[in-house]
Amino acid sequence: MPDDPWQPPSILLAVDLVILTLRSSKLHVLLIERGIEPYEGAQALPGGFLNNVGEDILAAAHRELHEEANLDASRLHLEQLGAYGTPDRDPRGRVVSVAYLAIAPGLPEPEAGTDAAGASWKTVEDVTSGRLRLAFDHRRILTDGIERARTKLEHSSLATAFCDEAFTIAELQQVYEAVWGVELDPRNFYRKVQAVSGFIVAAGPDRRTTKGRPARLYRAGPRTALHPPMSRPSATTTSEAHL
Amino acid sequence: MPDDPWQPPSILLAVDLVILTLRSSKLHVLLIERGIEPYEGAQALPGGFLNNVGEDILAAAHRELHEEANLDASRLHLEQLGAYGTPDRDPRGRVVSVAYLAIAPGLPEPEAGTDAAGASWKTVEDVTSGRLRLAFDHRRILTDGIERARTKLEHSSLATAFCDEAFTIAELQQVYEAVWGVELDPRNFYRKVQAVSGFIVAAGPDRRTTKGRPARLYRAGPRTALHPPMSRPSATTTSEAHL
DNA sequence: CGAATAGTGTCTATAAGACATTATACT
DNA sequence: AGTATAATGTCTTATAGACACTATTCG
Repeated sequence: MPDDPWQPPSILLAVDLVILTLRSSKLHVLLIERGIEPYEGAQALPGGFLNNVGEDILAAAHRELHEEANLDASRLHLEQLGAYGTPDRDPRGRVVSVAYLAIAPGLPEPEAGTDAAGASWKTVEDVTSGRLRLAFDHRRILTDGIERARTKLEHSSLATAFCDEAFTIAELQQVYEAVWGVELDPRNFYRKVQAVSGFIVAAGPDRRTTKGRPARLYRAGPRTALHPPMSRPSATTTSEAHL
Repeated sequence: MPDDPWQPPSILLAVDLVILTLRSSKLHVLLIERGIEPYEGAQALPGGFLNNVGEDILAAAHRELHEEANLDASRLHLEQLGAYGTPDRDPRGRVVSVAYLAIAPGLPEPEAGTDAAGASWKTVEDVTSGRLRLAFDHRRILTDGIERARTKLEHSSLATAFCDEAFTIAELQQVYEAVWGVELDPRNFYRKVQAVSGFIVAAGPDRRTTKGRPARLYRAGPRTALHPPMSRPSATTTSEAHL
């Protein structure tokens, strides 16, 4: 622990946010267009420096979430991804950034913040495919955030954070399919979800109108850790060829 | 991202290390006795401030690992746990600490470093039971580290990092039992481990001498992610009573 | 009715856990 | 021999995935 008497040169501390949401069944991330150097004009994750020396990091993340995306804490998941502090990651000097993962249900178009030229939802696929380049090490941070979201979907009730308060099982399935990037069997999914006690609970005798038979509505249940976990098909199911 | 023109007051950056090892089939953590204020005389995780403004965080973790525990990078697992930055966590001022989890095979007694009054292996149980109190928020960091190690044992080949280069299946089982805090059936464990391709590979026709029948020796295989995962018995196996 | 979506049932391969049995060393 | 530990086999139950079927709305 911190014992050395000498004081190191100042290191700047910032937060970066990976804000994921679902729009028309596709996974999107909130990106801002940088209005100032460095990387002016490039796409980047929302974030910023700590307000003052006494501000809590998580509080700063919440503040940025509000400032840059106008999102409140209700019906929202916020979790630390980790610290990113490679010495050369920011040309302005030594900046260590603590990244947070935020999950939200479908949201409207965002408005650009103060020193941002624009703010918009981009499909995650745009970034991972390389069509869209991000400033700093934000591509790496985003990748880590997506991977975290994927594994959390297996072991926690995080998926419900993508949905509105009341949702159908089919909607919940779309969350899993979008984040995992796979197709699931609706019937097995139905069975599986209901087998996990406390994951979802029926929301009154309500139903919803569309084309076919009305679907039952559910809400997020009290359980946050899923037992048994939702198993991800790709490379997570059975053992591989023995070599 | 960092855009604001003003420079915040200096925040100190440190690293803390959760160094876990196995000694006589019990999980131990390396603790130092603090030689200076604050928390003088109390037990704490090893760690320290970054050397200079240009030092990489992971490099600092490696440096501390060498300085405080005389451990090299070979046969060692090092992984970031996260950033701990509550404003009041250090009475000296604003200190943000990036914690790392280090896993090592059985090691001899450590020697005290420069500004430490002592260094020793303590059983994890001593801390979790409350018999031993840690400085700062180190109890929380340790708890997070243990939990991380537990889940990583399920999904990765981390357990082999607790063993020497060559090990028997029984030894590997002891790792799981110690970290998870459960008892496992040797026969089922044997089957399970061998079913995961690439987890362990036979290490020559070697054998080892003790009392009974000699055991085959294995080394860590090329596979780092385990498919299927090693299932943890407690509360992770089957579904629960349906409310 | 027919189309469309929701929900239930059944079968099979595979994995997990309990536990018996055989194998190979030592004294 | 006897003891101790290693390795293998068998059986039962539960879970995962494929897929057929019934149910309920609308036009």
